[in-house]
Amino acid sequence: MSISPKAALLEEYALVARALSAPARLMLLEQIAQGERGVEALADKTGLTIANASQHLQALRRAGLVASRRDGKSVIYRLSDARTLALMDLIRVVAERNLAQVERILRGLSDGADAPESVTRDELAARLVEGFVTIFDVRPPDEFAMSHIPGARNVTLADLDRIAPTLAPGSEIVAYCRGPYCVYAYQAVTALRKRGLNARRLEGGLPEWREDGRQVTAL
Amino acid sequence: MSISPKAALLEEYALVARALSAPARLMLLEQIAQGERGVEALADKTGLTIANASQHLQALRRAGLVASRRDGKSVIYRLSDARTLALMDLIRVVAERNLAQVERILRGLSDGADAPESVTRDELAARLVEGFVTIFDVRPPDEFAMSHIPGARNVTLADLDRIAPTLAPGSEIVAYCRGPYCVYAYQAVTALRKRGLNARRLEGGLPEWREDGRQVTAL
DNA sequence: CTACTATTCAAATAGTCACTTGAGTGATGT
DNA sequence: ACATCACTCAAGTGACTATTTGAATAGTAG
Repeated sequence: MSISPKAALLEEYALVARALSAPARLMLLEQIAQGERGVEALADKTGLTIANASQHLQALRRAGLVASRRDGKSVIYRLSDARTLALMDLIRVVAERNLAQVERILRGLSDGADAPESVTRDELAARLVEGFVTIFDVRPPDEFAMSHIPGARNVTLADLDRIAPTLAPGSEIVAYCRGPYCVYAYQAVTALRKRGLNARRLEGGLPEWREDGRQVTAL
Repeated sequence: MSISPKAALLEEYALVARALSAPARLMLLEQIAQGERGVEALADKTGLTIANASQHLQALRRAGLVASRRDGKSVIYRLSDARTLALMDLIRVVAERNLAQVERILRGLSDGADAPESVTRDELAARLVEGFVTIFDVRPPDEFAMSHIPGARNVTLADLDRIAPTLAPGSEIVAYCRGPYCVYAYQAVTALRKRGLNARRLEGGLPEWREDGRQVTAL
């Protein structure tokens, strides 16, 4: 080893951080966090070409953030462990805390209105037992089909206009989506609250819920 | 805003990760974690030129990982909050868990021998009260002078040969250094154990100890 | 005001990264 | 064996990053 162990270690740590330093790879991670998937599906979901997605996925694998296995013709990628999710989330927290730009974007998602506190997963689980809560899964139907919180109703943003009038005015609604970098749930909550409904966001998304060891259902 | 809020958010998160994606910046962060410092001191400690260090520091500030204030002629940088430290540490954990190369380097630091479990900060605090433990601060004297664990003795790696024979064979020694990316403490522990002494590493380093709200002393 | 110090900025360099294109590889079905 | 599918590799382009150099700026001391 020609360089010092210290420098070699820092190089490795930097490799992990570098893997997280491109939006394309963050999108891929968000998708993989929904559940393991092949390259083509991930490329579709993220809008990347297949070759490009493949190369990003290999970068993530080199950094130890995802793992892959071959299944017939396909190569299936998954998060290597829950720490990857924790790392994605901590980056989000640091960015939200320290970057004015992030706050501006989040405020924009809430249309200037103050977003209500989000609902913790513990709180939602308790409400679920009581039965006094409506859960909206704001992800695309195919992701909902793969796995969702039991009892959740799949409602995309486009559906909201149609569905909002059918909801009892006082009823409590909790919306969730993909996880660390979820944006849909903000928008859904904003739209629902504009109509006077009592809607809040779930803290985290499906991957975090599952990671807590809570139940999920497939269609 | 011409791009979607989602893309804008991911761009910001990627900015945070990118700030951590260069070894030079990780070194700077490690130094800043010891305590706030000016540009020249940080450049000295990391071996960077002043202009280069200044630019890296600005990248860290743009990412919200450090903050700065002017003090007379100097600009003093500090970690913006404890989450920065948590983020550095989580990256280390992920790398240690998932990258074979990191394990190889750490094994090399222990000279092939299995490193003993590290001592938690709680455990060390308890031992300190009992008084049955010798603490070695393995950092350079100037960093020791700025701040250290009360009762610790400043022993650099070069001092070990001289000091080891003066230690009672059964006595328990705990070594610590800079923090998330500490390497000295591994080397010190290895050297001491080769001489049959009962040495272990402290989990984390001085910044983590201080962050726990425990006492530190200056010279 | 002038000299001096600590830091930042600007411009130029070499190096690395992201994305595309087209060819190559491994597994499956005929 | 052959074709096909899902993915990976290799090479090329344009954009960004790290580092150095020298000039510019903010604050202090005389």
